Amino acid sequence: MTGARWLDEREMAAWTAYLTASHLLERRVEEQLKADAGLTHAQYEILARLSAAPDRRLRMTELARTVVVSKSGLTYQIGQLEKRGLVERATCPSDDRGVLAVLTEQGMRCLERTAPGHVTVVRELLIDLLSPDELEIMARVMRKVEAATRPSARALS
Amino acid sequence: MTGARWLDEREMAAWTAYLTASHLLERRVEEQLKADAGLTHAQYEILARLSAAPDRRLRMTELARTVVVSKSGLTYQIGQLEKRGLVERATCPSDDRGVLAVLTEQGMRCLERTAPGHVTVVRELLIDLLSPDELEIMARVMRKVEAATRPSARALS
DNA sequence: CCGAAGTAGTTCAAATTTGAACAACGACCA
DNA sequence: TGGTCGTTGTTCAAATTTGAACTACTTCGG
Repeated sequence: MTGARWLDEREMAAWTAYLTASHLLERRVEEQLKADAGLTHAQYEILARLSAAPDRRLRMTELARTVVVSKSGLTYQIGQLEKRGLVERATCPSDDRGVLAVLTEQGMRCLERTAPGHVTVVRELLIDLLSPDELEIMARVMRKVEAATRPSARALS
Repeated sequence: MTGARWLDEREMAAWTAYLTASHLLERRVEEQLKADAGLTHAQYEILARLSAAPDRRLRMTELARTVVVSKSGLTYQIGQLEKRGLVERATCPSDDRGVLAVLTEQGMRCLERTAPGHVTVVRELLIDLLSPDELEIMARVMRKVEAATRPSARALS
């Protein structure tokens, strides 16, 4: 247990900067979405992912995986979005256990109305702060993290 | 509202990679801390920040700011840590309104016991994945984000 | 075709998080 | 000194999130 290599100064600084920045960024995005559209960031992400999916629909499990939320968490959020008419549930043709979350027309309009303000914040607080190189490297880094943290990676160590 | 510049392919890829990776990473860290020490990541951060502070104590507001959590959220978590004897509240000598969160000896031991496993995960899932250059650039990027997202930055735009 | 094992989604209780409202105190100016 | 404004921390209700338990369905070997 004591054999863990400690973080040196640069590493510690990078980690704490990451923690602070990611929390602050999440806070701001959440703030903007709630103020402008009454949406949670999670809810916005659900709408956005659905809008990009074929037929604007995805299986619950697949959606939960892409948005990185628990199954029960997604059930709850889809329920909320359904109440507001932004999403519908449909039966899955190929699997009777399955449920498809479908973006409604109203949900699509809500997304189109909300996206510009959201993108503006993401630009101001992240994207536009970075040079092309920095952007590319950050993307590379995050892809590495994703590969290392995906549940499938756990079994392979 | 429609004047928002959209994200191009690289930008969008970077943003989604960031979202996915940060959520997965947070999940894993949370998982490890809960399993090994029964601590939330927020709780661990509180202990860690206190341990690095002079006299192992910080004002509630200051602590909330560094951990990036709401005031009420910190009140709750300090309550939880107090129940477990890891933290104590002390009156602030210079300001009767103030409350000092103080890391106890037991809290310090808990942190020392927990830190190695935590650091190991942070290394495996982030730090050790990066070259020195990548680490430096990520730190720089995150410092930029912090500067842009800190509440004080809002007034200056 | 049958049954075991696995998968999909929901329900449920518990924990956490937040903002608004509030009470107590400090700072500052007339 | 008195009053006003800002700050500090807590309380409270509401919303969200998670894992475990559960039901229903699919898969696959025999």
